[in-house]
Parts: sequence; C-alpha cells; structure tokens
Amino acid sequence: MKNGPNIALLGSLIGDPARTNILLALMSGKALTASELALEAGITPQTASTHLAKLLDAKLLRLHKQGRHRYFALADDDVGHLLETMMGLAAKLGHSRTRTGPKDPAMRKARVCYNHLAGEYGVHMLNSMLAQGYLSAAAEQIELTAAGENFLQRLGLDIKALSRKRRPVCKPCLDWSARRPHLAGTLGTALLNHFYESKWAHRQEGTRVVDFSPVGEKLFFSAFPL
Amino acid sequence: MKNGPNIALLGSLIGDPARTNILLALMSGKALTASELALEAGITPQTASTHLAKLLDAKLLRLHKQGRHRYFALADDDVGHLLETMMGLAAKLGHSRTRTGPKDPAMRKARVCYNHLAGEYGVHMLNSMLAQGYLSAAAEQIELTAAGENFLQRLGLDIKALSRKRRPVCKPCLDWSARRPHLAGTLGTALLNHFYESKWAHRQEGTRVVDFSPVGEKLFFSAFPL
DNA sequence: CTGATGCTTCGGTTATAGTCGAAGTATGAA
DNA sequence: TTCATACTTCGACTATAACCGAAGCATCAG
Repeated sequence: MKNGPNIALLGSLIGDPARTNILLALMSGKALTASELALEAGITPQTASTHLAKLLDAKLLRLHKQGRHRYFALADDDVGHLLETMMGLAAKLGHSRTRTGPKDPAMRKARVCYNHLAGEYGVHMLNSMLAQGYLSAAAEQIELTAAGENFLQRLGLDIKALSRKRRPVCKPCLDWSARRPHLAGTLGTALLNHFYESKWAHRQEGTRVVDFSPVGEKLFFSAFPL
Repeated sequence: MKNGPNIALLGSLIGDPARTNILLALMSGKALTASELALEAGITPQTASTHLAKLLDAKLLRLHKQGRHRYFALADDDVGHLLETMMGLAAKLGHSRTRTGPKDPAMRKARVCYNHLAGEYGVHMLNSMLAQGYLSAAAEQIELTAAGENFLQRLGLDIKALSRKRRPVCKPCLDWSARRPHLAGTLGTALLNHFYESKWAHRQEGTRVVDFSPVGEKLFFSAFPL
C-alpha cells in the first residue's frame, strides 16, 4: 500500500534499548570490539552478537576485522547525524532517562559527535569561523574561503588531503544540547583531531566528553574569537 | 548507566509498521481522524486507538477534539523533520518497501513535507529565492531580506502575521529525494498555502503529492526563476 | 600440538507488545 | 428517548524477538 523508504525498520533497530546503548557508545567515534559493546550495553556477548549482526545487515554499522577482534563503528556521518537529531527531539519532548549522571554539564560544554566537536564549544567554533570569514554559508552549504584555507595552513592542517575524500568538507550538524549548528564533515573531523594532537584537549575515557586543558582552552578561544 | 535523552523510546514508537503508516499519513500536514488513520494503516479502530494514545503520550502527536471526532496531527515541525531525515537515511541505505506505487515520480517532483513544499519544486523555490536575494543564508539560519519582504507583498502575503508566531519564519529542511534543502518554517507554510489559494496547485487526494496545473507551473517558474 | 581468547550459532525460555472481538462511553441526530 | 456514529477500554490470543547457556569456529600464543 505504501511506497518510499522503510522507516519502520530503522526505527525498530534504534528502538531496542540494548542497540541504542551500542549506537550511543559508538557516537564517541571510536571503533569498539563486540565484547566492549556488550559490556557497554549490559548484555552478554551472545546477545550483542545478534544485535550487531542486525545493525550490520541494515548498514548502520561498518565492520573492520583485525585478527580475532571485530571492530564496529557507525557506518557513516549520516547515521551519527540521525542519532543526534533524535536526541534533540527526545530532549525537547522531555523523554529523558531517569539515571542522569554527573557528566551532563561537561557533555553540554564539549563532547564528541561521532567524529567532530559538538556542544557549546563546537557551536562557538563554527560561529567564530563564520565571523572571521573563514567559512561562507549559503542555505545548508558551507564552504571554505581563501582566508579559511590560509587559517588552516597556519594551524598546520593539510587542506588538500581533506578535499580529496568523497565526504563533504564542511557540513552543519544540529546540536541537541545547544540546538544550534556545529561543524561536521572532514574539516570538522580534522579540527578535532588537531585539538587532540596539539594537546589542547583529550577525550575522557569511556565517555563522549572532551576535556580541554586550561592552556588548550586559552589557545582555542584565541584561535576562534568572536 | 546512561544519561541524556531517551532515544530508544522514540525509535520504538516509530519502529512499529502500523505507527509508521500513521505518522507518514500525517506527513501530508492534514489533521486526520482516528478512523481515517486506522484505515490508512490497515488496522482496526481499536488497535489504532492504542497506537494513537501512545504517540500522544509521547507528545509526537497533537490532538484537536471536535464533536465526536478526534483530529490528530504531528505535534511539531521537528517531528516531521525527523521523519524526513529517517526517510533520507533509509533511502540511502537501500531500505525500501517492496510495494512501490506509481506515485513515486510525482512524489519526487513535488510533495508536501508536513506543511510546506518539498521535492524538486521545493528545492528549486529555495534556490531561486536565495539567488534573487529574497533570502540570505548564514550557517543554518536563513533570513528574509528587504527585497524578500517586497516580493512577498507583491504576491499578496501578510508578512507581519508570519513573524508574530513563535515558530521560526525560515528554516531549511533536508529533502530525502533531492538530498538538498528546501524551505520550511512559517514562510514555507504560507507559500504552500498561497499556491493552493491561487490555484497554482492542489493536493492529490489522500496522498502527499502536490499537482501543479500547466498554468500554475508557468506562474511558479516565472515567480521563482533561476 | 594445546590452551586461551574473541566471537558466533543453536536451542529453548520468557516477556512483551501488537492484534482483534466484545463491551463500554460520549457525542450527535431524529 | 432511541438509534447511530466515533472512539476507547477490557480481555484474551499470538507472534515476535530479546535473552542466555552451551556448544562451535576461528585466531593467536606458547
């Protein structure tokens, strides 16, 4: 009777709590093994295995075999984007899990959204780059300007390597806590990696929180003024 | 163990085929009665009633009582937006329903996305308005320019009435068929209504397809050149 | 080779949620 | 009041799928 894409399958896949935990754990951007994900989701490895098979079959996850380990990751930026969108709506509607941890404020401040920076810091960075004329925006298309290329070069990023890939260089991604866009795409990924490598920030183990050091914070805000 | 918004609930709500049918039917933007939705989803009124209660409880739907009828509609633009996002991903991943109807090409051309114009025509309209300088875009913020206000006045739209509401006037919405943004927000809604009122187009009964008349098509493209 | 680890497949149990028939409530029409 | 329509609630059935114990592969270390 109905035509078009099959939403129900997607919904039911995300709808199971165990699978939700798996997907949310992978929002950290790291590839995790089957046993790690089982632990994360609070289920036995057997059960996790069946869940992972389903997610893989639906192409929501990507698999990387390495010896006897099997590393799982989100298949795509779009999957991460969908998860953030759902979190945004769920938050707005007041569907929150009762068990709220102390990590919450830190998550709002700066966190990883699959593979790029989100939270207040992520929003700030995009705003700054637009204000400085490093990026130009039309509709949902964000583009890197000449001034922006210059800026990235000064930071020590290889811009040519970015544009070589098939993924879009710049892409806005709506933030579920700040409800404003932050920067995704290969550039978003590269910048986050740069923060790690320059020791401005590091990822809090086992969470999606990004911890900026006092020095890193200063450098971040001087690199991205408003 | 986990904190933050409850995605699993959202997913499981959308994950049931019957509820998916209901939600998709409401993407037409019309408010429908419980029995109409039961028919649409291919279930008995009793079953539909329980589904509708759940969707209502989760605040995904809005209810309007009128006599012995109960009209249901999507609670919010954001809900419609989530559904389109999911359709986009599902389409990309190749999760399509097997039963594909003949409506498909028409749907790609012009359809209703909750309450505004989507499909190729919707994308064209946004592009044109940007090119004409009627709208200006920065990040995901689209704004109406002075030239745009002028243009709308010529069309016979009451701009002041639009900005009075709490909803954003302009908002981009990503298209699942064209994979490019089209115009949502109160302005998107007002423009679609204008097309109906001016008889440029009418909605195909019982579907989301928007049919442009030959004359309406000409007027549409002369109003929105590229 | 043997033993250990990481993960999957199989089998059987259990729980949940979707489903509808039947009965109940509310609104409206005659 | 009486009947019809629109919808909900109740109760019972059924199918699905999540779950884990046990066993089975595959990889690696020694």
